[in-house]
Amino acid sequence: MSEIRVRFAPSPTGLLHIGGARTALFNWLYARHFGGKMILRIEDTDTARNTPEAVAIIFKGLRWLGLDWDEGAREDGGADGDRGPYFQSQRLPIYQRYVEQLLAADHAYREADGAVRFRLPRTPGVVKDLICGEITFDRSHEPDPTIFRKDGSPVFHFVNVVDDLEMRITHVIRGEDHLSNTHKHIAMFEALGATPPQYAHIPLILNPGGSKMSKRDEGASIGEYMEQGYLPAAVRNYLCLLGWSPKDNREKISLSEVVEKFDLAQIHRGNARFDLNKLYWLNGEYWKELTPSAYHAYARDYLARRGVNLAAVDDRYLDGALDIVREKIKLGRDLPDWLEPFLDEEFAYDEKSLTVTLKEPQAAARIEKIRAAFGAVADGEWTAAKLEETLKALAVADGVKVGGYVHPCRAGVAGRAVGPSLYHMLEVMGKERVLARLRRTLRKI
RNA sequence: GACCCCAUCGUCUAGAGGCCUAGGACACCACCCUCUCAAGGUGGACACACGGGUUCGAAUCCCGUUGGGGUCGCCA
Repeated sequence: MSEIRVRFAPSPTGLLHIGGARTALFNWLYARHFGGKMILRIEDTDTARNTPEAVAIIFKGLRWLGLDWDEGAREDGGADGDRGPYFQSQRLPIYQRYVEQLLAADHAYREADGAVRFRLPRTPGVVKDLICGEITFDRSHEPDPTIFRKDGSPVFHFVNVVDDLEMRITHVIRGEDHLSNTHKHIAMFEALGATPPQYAHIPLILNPGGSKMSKRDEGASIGEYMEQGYLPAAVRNYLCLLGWSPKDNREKISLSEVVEKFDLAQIHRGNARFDLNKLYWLNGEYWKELTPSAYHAYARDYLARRGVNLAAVDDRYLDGALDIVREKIKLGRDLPDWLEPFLDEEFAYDEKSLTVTLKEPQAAARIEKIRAAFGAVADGEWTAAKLEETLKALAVADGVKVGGYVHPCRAGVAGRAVGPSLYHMLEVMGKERVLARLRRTLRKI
């Protein structure tokens, strides 16, 4: 058997659609599993919405997901491989050559206005699909598809076939929305005297409402996940689970393992509905597993992208803050808010601190005691354990639960009712900063 | 409307005739842990769309109904 060649052929629409991303992923997995070639072709024939920015978004999304390709379009507009060009906008002469071939063989005919139609055979159209099985279409009443418009531009169905033929694609793995048209594609291959590729139609990703995901739907764009601070490994893992399963009750599975186990035969037949909850959870699983240095690097990069100025922040202080905040959140999106109390000495007080905790009659007295007790802690002993001991001793002396001291302390030092472990937060902030903040709060009350 | 595909908990799925009084995960609920919020732990509720067959036996096979999705463009 000859080499397996699969392709991902997106059109630049301004976003990398989640369904497209999964199609890319499944093609990639198939190629990697069988040692075949992955080809990227940009279907940029719709000049209206085809812009350099829109093309760049596709490259960016694929790179982010870690999907590489062996042949095809390059970011710089060039190409790797010798079956190009890989941008359809550069292939018009090829399409013209092929349409002439069809015309000459009477497999196509020209309308009065100049448009060209493919003469669809009236015999039953048989599609042998690797996922859906053998399907027969009755096309005795199907209209002949237009393959060239009257303005001289070629139509999708035709260019798709010509490109797959020219690029020697052996397996076409695409969304099920193309299934009903596949018999036409096969007929075109045959009219061109070529053997059609093997087709595999994967189920669609539906929005939570149950219809085809559109670009308007929340979560439809890979770009959203980048912005929200999802981890590419988690998104990739989630996408694998939509329509495919390792069959052993595991949810978290490494890419290399998926490559090893992947096959088209086990792809689920029904459409999958998109569920953000599971992705969110999965992201948390990957979030926990980041190595400290990978996490620090990721967080810095994310914060920078979100416009958080870290220039004045001490590196070790930031790392410490990042470390204790990490276990509280699941993705980058929550980083700026959780970090804010660490970074801003002029931090604001939240609703609960303002109206409840700091309003309680004993608040000032307790914070004063905390300040005094903390002030007495030796610099070398400023650890979470020591601070916990100190605060608890205060509570015991007062005959109150430790919460009676924890809450005002948290409000006094961070202005928030909710935050990371108080003792660890105090340790990271350091004695000097904590005392200064407590003094500031005292002045506020 | 015609044609095509699909049908297991709310969601993603395991299940290829007996192992299923249907398993896992997310979400949900309760309890535990606890300085808040999470995380974690324990437990719980929740599904084979319906009707006919076939078979000793059906979630699994067949037919029908219903439901959902897709395609029928000189969009891609």
